[in-house]
Amino acid sequence: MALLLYFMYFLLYTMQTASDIVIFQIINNELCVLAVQRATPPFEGWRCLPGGMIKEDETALQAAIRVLHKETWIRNHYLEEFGTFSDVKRDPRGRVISLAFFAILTSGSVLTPWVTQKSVMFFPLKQIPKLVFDHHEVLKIAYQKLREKALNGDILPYFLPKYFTLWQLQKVYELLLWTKTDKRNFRKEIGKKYALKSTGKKEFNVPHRPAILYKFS
Amino acid sequence: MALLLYFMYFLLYTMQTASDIVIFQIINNELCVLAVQRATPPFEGWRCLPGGMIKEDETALQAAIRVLHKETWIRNHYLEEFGTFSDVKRDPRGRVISLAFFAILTSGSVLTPWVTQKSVMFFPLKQIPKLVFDHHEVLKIAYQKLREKALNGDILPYFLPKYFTLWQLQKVYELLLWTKTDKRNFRKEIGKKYALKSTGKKEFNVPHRPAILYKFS
DNA sequence: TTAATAGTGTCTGTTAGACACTATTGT
DNA sequence: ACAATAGTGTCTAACAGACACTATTAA
Repeated sequence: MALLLYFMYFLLYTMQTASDIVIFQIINNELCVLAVQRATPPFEGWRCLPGGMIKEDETALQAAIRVLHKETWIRNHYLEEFGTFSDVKRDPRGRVISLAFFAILTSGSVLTPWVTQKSVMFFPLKQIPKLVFDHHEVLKIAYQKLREKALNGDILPYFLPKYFTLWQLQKVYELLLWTKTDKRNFRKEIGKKYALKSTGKKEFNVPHRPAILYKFS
Repeated sequence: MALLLYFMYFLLYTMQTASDIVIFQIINNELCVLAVQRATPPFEGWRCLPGGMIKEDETALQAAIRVLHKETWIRNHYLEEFGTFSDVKRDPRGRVISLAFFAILTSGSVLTPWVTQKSVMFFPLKQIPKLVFDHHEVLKIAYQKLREKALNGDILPYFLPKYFTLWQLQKVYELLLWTKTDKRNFRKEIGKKYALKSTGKKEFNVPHRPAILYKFS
């Protein structure tokens, strides 16, 4: 009996660690975030960020990759850990510490059929529904980190397809940082920070002078 | 019996989460790190960074504060999380994910009597003994973060007592970044970044013109 | 008075940021 | 030709970084 109680104690109080992911994508010139609808208790039917418990045989990063792949079918995203959340009461099931990642999807990525269905959907950052657990806090900090990274210019190309114009790159920068930038100055700056390679190719089917396509190396 | 096995399974495979701390202090103009000697298996007798499992009722930060206080008797250090370590085999006891913090101690802090004894000792960064687990990796990344922070100037005053001279501050900067800096330029820079307040007081018992003592606000 | 370190200003080359016109394509 | 966007250089004000002398204290 004592053993059973001890077992129950372990069952109830086992500490678990989860990877949660804030998945960003620019859709229709708006920064969006993926939120899923919970299918099981607790908070059944409510929305939260995608995530999952870390398994015995995987690192936090591997768990994040697994969750990301499950929700989107895409591999090889930009994926980076940005913080941990360890409040004692953040999960009603018991003690769950969360390692939080943010991911960036290329605009126009072809995703699983169930993304854009109600249960797995991108929401513009300004129209996020109520999220359960402490996921509003997680999202807030993810967004801060994203903007910091965008300032350096580090992550901009990850929002864009393999070939992109400098103008597209600038628009991503402006969207993330809520700012307007001079075209010539922007190009001087990124010329220092990146090794962008001109592919020689051009846009086509545009009703104006086509821009040169660049790629990131 | 099946229950017992299941219990054993839980015991063996329970995932635990620990807070490990890299405690920096400048001693005799050298950047030093605290390493403790393990008193229990595994790796009994070997050295590692101080750390401890996170308890049911505390956050990662609270666990870090607890460990830090246990080792040094000091509270209210600078303490910041800088990364997580989740390799599957990083701890032979089982699955332990570690949340890593770095702490900064004021030069000349009065510490527990057992610091400087063999079992709990500061080591110059260049003369660290072999550390078990993956603690060399943890230390390496902590040091990188420390240097990043020092570049901004954010953390310099935490290495110094409450009242300090600008020259001391500069020496901390140079020590952390392996660099020599012009005195006048350094003072111009920190004048922008910090609100340092002159206390009006001066050094005493120095065989030269005494410097003004500043404090950090 | 000497030894030792504190404290302070200027000059220059580089950089960030404002700013406007010509080039190339589709229709 | 016209509509629409691509692409490109200069000027200026601010800043970072090199540099050397006078001031103040203890002995």
